[in-house]
Amino acid sequence: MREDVANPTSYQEIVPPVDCAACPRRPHVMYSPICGEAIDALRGLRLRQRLVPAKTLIFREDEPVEEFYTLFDGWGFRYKLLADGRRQILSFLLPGDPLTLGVLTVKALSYSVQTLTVARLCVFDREETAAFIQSESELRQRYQRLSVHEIAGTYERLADLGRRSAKERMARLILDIHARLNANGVMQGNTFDFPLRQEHVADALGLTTIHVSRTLRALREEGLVAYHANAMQILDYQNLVAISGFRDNYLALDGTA
Amino acid sequence: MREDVANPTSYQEIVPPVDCAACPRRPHVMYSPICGEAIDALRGLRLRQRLVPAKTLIFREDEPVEEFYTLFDGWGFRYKLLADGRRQILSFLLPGDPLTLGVLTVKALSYSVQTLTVARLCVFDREETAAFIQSESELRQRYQRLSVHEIAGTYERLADLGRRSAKERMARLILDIHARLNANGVMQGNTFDFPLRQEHVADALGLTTIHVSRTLRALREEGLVAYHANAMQILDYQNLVAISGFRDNYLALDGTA
DNA sequence: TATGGGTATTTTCTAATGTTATTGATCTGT
DNA sequence: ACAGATCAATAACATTAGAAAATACCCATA
Repeated sequence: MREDVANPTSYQEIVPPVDCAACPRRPHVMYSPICGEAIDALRGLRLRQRLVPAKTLIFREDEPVEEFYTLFDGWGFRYKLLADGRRQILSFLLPGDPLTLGVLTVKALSYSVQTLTVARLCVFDREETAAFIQSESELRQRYQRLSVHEIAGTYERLADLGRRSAKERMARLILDIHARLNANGVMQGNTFDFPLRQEHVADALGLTTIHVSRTLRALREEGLVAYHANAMQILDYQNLVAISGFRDNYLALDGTA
Repeated sequence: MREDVANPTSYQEIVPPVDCAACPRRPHVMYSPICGEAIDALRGLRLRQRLVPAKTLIFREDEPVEEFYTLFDGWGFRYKLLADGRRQILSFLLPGDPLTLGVLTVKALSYSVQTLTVARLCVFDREETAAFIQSESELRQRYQRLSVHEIAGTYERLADLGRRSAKERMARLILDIHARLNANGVMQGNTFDFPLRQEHVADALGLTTIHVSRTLRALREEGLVAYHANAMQILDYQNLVAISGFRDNYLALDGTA
């Protein structure tokens, strides 16, 4: 039986918080529906920032949340626990991602979120933010697009788990994170920070840690990737894409979905 | 390599369409965000109804759709095809379900939809409907709730594929459909119409038809369900729930999500 | 009632993935 | 530098699920 989390919720307020007007995440499409536009109006919202340790529960499935979060810095993940402790990781959260979109519409979510690394969160009052977003058609549009985007990404993952081999899944996860880090402007080159333990990869891809180990070794032996000390390197991008059928169109926020 | 669909898109206009004010789906939560409220304003929208044969493609992944559909009657499903023909069914669509929520925000969706049985669709103009929904805060709220609901259901499915056994998945699919038919008011008793071929079940649960057959036999031999001539019967609800860990809370549209 | 197409079932065999256990490497804090 | 913890790699074995092929079963329709 798995422990739910290593650390209880705990954090430290960052004073003063980064000013949204100067926010380095602003230019990137994936960032919160708020922080991108209407910066002046945004000042009216009570923004805070928190420094949260690694492996910390941010909120638990079905528990009402009174705050809306975006991830300023660090990694996290969404997950569900089954009654007997099995865990399914639903998505990994990267710098710039909104953690809790749904909370702008309903009070509690169907999943839990915890940090993977030390993280800085932007924290907004839930009701206030929801009202603010509803008040402007452009922000609403943005919010709704992000929801559609979340659905599209989840469907992609569903096809992974249902119909793709362990090797395909593994390759696609690496390419997905690579592409998202690029999109969020947190990366350069083909080597990037990869703080996931094999247990996280396993719980995200529907495999066991042992099989993740085997699969990763296969990718390494074929010269597709290298991995050492939390650093993932894509050695042969072309072939990695070829064996996994990866396409990054589902990552685009505009157009198709 | 799988054929994309058996039948090309084809349909027959239903004249006159059922009047929304008298719509038997109206009382049920899952029905379209439109048809439940503001019936008078709704009259302004160009509603049509179509009779569509079984196994017919309604629209294809990434293709712009100019209409918004709800399923008045019959069954359908959302799916994705991989490059080599593997198919992942994302969800089954039951009477009362909106087929294409996302289309109210973006022009094309990341999945295809086809009918499973003969079906009657309610058809609305996409732009007109989107504008109508944006125009009233209550309808917007409803639309956003339905999006959150779709996400929650998909996450549930993700946990199924990633972390539950074939038997659990099978049992949960049966219970899920049972519960949704109940919620949509299309059912009575513990026997219900089940028009899925084993191939559909396999493509939804991430299994092969052979394994679906084996799994279903196991459920039958344990006296949990009976299945004959497209009719599924739940014989031992308690135990079916027990072995599958099914909870129907994710189906509620209000509260938690 | 006979026929044919689409489904479902069964069997046998094989490949993919899970389980258990052990070892070695790496990291962390003192 | 050491102790304890976490993590990764590997091996041997068990189980689950996929593949292929043959047969049986339906059901619709002529």
